[in-house]
Amino acid sequence: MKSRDISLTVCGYTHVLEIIANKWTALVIYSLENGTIRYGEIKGRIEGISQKMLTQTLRQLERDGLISRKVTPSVPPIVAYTLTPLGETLIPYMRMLKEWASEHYPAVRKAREAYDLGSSRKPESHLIAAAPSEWENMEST
Amino acid sequence: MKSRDISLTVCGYTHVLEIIANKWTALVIYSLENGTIRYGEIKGRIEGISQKMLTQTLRQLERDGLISRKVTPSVPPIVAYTLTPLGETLIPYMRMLKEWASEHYPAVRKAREAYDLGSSRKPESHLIAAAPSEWENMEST
DNA sequence: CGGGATCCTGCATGATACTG
DNA sequence: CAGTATCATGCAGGATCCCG
Repeated sequence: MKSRDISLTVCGYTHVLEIIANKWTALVIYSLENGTIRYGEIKGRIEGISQKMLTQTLRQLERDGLISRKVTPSVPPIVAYTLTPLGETLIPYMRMLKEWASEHYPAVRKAREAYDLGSSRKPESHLIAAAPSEWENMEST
Repeated sequence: MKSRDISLTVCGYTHVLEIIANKWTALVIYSLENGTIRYGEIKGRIEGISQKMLTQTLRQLERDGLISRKVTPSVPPIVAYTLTPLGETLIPYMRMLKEWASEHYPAVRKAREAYDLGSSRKPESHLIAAAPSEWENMEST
């Protein structure tokens, strides 16, 4: 079977990516890992997230049945989020991804550096001294 | 309770997502799963991918050290791609994600339908005074 | 506190044309 | 065949204001 057999269009990966491939989802799930937590608490834990993005991510996760939202209608509203059993099934898989990263990401980073060195040759011999190639913003930690 | 928090900014998931979270990467890796394969063959297998996106994805994967590119300089050029050992380490993890999807994605889909149905009801507000209105008097952070 | 509603911007994706 | 280069665009993501 070699001709066009594979429906590589939607083969499972796509579904998972559909759920966790955006910027904050994994972080939010991770913050819920230890149990119920309030909105503000999540926001405090995830550095750099905006309320819009947090709310949007939470909504999406709630829609996907991965987290549950509990509102206590007091004067300062209390909204707490919890992983559903379905959401908890995701945790081990995310852990595995994390393990892969801690194990192999250094190699990836080295490969990138090596690649970038090898590709820094220009076909034109005129090269202006301005090289604004800010590849990516790196992070510490 | 371990209130160890933040630094959720870059906690491993981010690195993995950085690698495989784009639209075609997983599909391309999957197409290389069985061994060396040529450019046109990949393009033929992945439905809907454009040359630009395929090339871009291949370049990125090559840069990350996940695939290797071998050029045979003949009159019609022959370019073949192969998973590197590093790239192959990714396969089991992607398989697991696929398994999660085949196992739980139906539940996600059902949850979505339920959510979309329930989102058209009106919440009633029973306000109970549970805290002073000193919102500025927070001590949480 | 926990959002909703807007506006804006950059990047990812895509369509098309040209090349060796 | 296997790209490169250019242009167009849609949507994720971010900033800001407002509200119960």
